[in-house]
Amino acid sequence: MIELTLPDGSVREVAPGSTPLDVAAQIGPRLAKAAVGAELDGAPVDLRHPLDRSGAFRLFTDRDSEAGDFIRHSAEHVLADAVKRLWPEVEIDAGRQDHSEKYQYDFRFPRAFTAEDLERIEAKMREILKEDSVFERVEISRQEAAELFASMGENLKVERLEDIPEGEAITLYKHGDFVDLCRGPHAQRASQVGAVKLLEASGVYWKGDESNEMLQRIYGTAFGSQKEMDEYVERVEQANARDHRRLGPELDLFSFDDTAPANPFFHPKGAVIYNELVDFVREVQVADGFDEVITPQILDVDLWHTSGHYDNYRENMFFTAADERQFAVKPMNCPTHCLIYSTGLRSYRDLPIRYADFGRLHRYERSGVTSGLTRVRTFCQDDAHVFCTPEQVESEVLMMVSMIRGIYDTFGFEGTLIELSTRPEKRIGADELWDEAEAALAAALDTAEIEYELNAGDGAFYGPKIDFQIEDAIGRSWQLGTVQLDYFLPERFGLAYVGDDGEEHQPVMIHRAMLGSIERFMGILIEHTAGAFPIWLAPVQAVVIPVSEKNLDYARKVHDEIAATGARVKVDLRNEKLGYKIRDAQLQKVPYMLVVGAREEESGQVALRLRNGEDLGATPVADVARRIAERIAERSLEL
RNA sequence: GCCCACGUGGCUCAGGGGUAGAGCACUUCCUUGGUAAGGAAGGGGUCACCGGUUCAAAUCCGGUCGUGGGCUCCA
Repeated sequence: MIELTLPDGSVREVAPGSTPLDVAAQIGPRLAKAAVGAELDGAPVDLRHPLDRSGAFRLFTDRDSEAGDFIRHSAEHVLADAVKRLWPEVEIDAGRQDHSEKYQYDFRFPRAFTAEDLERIEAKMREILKEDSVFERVEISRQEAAELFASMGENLKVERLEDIPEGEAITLYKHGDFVDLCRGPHAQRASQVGAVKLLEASGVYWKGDESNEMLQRIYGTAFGSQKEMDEYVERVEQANARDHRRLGPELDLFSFDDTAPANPFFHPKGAVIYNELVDFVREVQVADGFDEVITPQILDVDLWHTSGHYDNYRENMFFTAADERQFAVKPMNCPTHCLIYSTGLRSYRDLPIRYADFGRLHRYERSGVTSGLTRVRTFCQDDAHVFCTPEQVESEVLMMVSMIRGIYDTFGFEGTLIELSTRPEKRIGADELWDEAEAALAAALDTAEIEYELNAGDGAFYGPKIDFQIEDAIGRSWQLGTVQLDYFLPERFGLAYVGDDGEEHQPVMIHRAMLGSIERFMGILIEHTAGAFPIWLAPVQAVVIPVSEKNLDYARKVHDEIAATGARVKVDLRNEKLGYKIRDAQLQKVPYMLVVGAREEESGQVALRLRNGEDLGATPVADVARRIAERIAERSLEL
């Protein structure tokens, strides 16, 4: 017998080979009917998958959000079924759902799917759901599967089958007449897919390889109920309302022009934020012993041969020529920092040397991949390179990790995920060096008792790295900072220091970025805050709003008093009513609104209204000035 | 770069072979108003660009550029 521990702690014994559906039926017929899926020790299990071991067991019904993955996986098959019914000659490739409330399915189809096609397919899917077929699980031999799909003319499936490692069980899932090669898990019945919606279609490369033929992919989403679908639509709309590409121009932060694709123009207000971010990073890293350097933009191509960028990164670089010399616009700062390092004889006593650089970088990005501020062709990294001895790596890394976490805290990002990426297959350098480097990074994290996930094989070709991911206000994660060990560039540039033994040694280089790029970070921050920046970043921190023209002089006086603290304050002198100006300030997300009318003028006060709608009433001007100055100085998230 | 869609005044968008429309924004005037849009008048667009079809193109066709959603890649 195998023992299943249910969520309430009770243990249920069942015969090996029983399915979750059997277990549900044992508990009760209603549960058996409502069950959508199950999990064993946290791993999803199909209701019709025979159980072969004991463990923590849980059944999901349509009330559990975990049922969504089962439902979407089944919707994916229904999508493929619908397409096959409409176009029997189409070949199906495979579907996938990525736990993001979306699923997809790829087809070998002679043309692109149109919006009308999607409507037809969606309607057909609804018909299929009404048939309420069960999702049947069938184990089959590799040979039988190959023959089956070959006989059906599903050539892509036959190829997919060949990719499944020997020894792995081959399973099919059937509903009605539709059969697919699939490892599951699925919902119990079609009717459990309560709501489906197709989102978009696009061409994709077969198996993701650009040299392969292009297939047609359809994306959709599905939920157990229409209510969940409505909530999903609502969530998408809210996310769109935060889109920095919409908010940026609305708040007059930045724009783009066709003459410089993917190169942002920062308007005065955007430049304020940009510079505040740079100043913040500068302040933090100066305190930790980083020295800022300023290095050239355009350097001889020879340099990029030395660094290896010409061979490994040329596709992403801009080139130019002058005086019959070939130059490249820098895509990274590291080579210039190596050049500065090599201008003098370094002693172990000089190390670590920490160069920080806010230099402008240019990278050629293929036209289809750029996007708003998050993927641009010119940007500024909050970049730094540390040159140190191997013994110093751990403490340097530790310091960087702590700096980076402190910085994210300031913005109120929660759920920072740290990943340690280790040696990739394609790499340079001796394995002993990798052992040492990976151990140093892991040791640093362990010493500080920092939790991290291991991302084996995902390191840079020159060294392992620690990546930082944050989660924004609506749950999306973004990769920001990175700490990378590099034994490669020091060698290429012949960098050395004189050790205490009088011999020359090679320093280790550590690449570091905290915000990542200022541009991308600003984009993320706009979406995280929906444009309502913390006061220290707000382009206009306070606006003085006179009730009528009679109060203009007093408004100017208030302005001057607040401005004397260094705060960015404006007066709204326009010939409009109070409500109009309040609304305008709200839409511009100005943190503080200082309303001045006859009453305030008499008492030397302002009526203080906050961006969050809070009305703090009449307050002495000096108090307001002090409050604003304090919040700014603290980089407070509070208004 | 590849697949698809889109590109009309500063913004959001309507229109669609016969000589450009709305709302918001902007300007001026009236109004001096107490916490999310007071009123009136006015200015503003060679409909992304280039070429083709046509008596006639913003509208149809082709190309280019740009943007968006995917693929691939990535800070």
